[in-house]
Amino acid sequence: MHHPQLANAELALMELLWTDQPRCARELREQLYGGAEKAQHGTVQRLLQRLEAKGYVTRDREPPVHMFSATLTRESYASSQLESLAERLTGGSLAPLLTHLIDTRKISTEEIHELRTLLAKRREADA
Amino acid sequence: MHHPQLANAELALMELLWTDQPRCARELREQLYGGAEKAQHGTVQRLLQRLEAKGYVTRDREPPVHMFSATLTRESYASSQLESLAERLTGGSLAPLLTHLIDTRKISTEEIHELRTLLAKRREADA
DNA sequence: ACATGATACGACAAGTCGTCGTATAAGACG
DNA sequence: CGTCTTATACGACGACTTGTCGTATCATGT
Repeated sequence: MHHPQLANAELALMELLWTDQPRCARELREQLYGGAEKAQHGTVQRLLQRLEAKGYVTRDREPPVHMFSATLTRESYASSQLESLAERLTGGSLAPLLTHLIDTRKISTEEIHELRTLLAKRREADA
Repeated sequence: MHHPQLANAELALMELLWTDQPRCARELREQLYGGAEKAQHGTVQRLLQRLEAKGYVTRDREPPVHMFSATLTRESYASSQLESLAERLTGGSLAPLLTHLIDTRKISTEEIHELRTLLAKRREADA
């Protein structure tokens, strides 16, 4: 379960899928590049094909117009990115990543509250 | 202060600098590629040059053998990566990144403790 | 003056990304 | 069936990055 980073256009496509699951290529194209541009069909198709190859997307080949879905939720992608960041930079632990942000006050007090609540929930779950 | 991601060899060089600050190219080469390989001088030089161009490294040009230093600590690089991850994926907030990790129990209980302590410190500082 | 070792940097192969264009297939409809 | 339309498949390209090397240039010491 080693998910490489998504490039810009790829991420944009995933974002679309994350907001509305099974979708056909046409719909995606319309949202990604507005209007009735005619060229980008190929582009979207190519991107989807590569996302499929990388395992981020599956397509339902049954209907003549394929329906595409993401294989990960946005949350699990985000978490996996966070994990691999920690892996690369801090031997896998998260605390050092947050420490500096907290010390330099780049995290708002509201965020702090949220995080505290999160951790509290986990404590309950452990109990 | 927008720091793009470091590639493998570049990160490896930064790691070396982070463990021992001003260093000459020769020393870095020896640690990066063991032994007395002769070719890689140019490689290290090139990497350092590019890191300098990107603003991650400064060199002291005074002595004939330049001395290189990182312009960021590992901690601030790590944090900035975390920030930009949040930016890209969760509209800038951290909680969603952690939520999934916590729910799927990918964070050990020890980590949880560490994080809790971290947040507690910040509460004191705020008081 | 010459040898030694450092720096500067052009060049290259490999790889990725976004893009397009064309070829192929498949359905709708006369 | 023949033709249109719309989808999918995919080769190709230009731009860019990365790691690598080789060579040119420069400074120092003997």
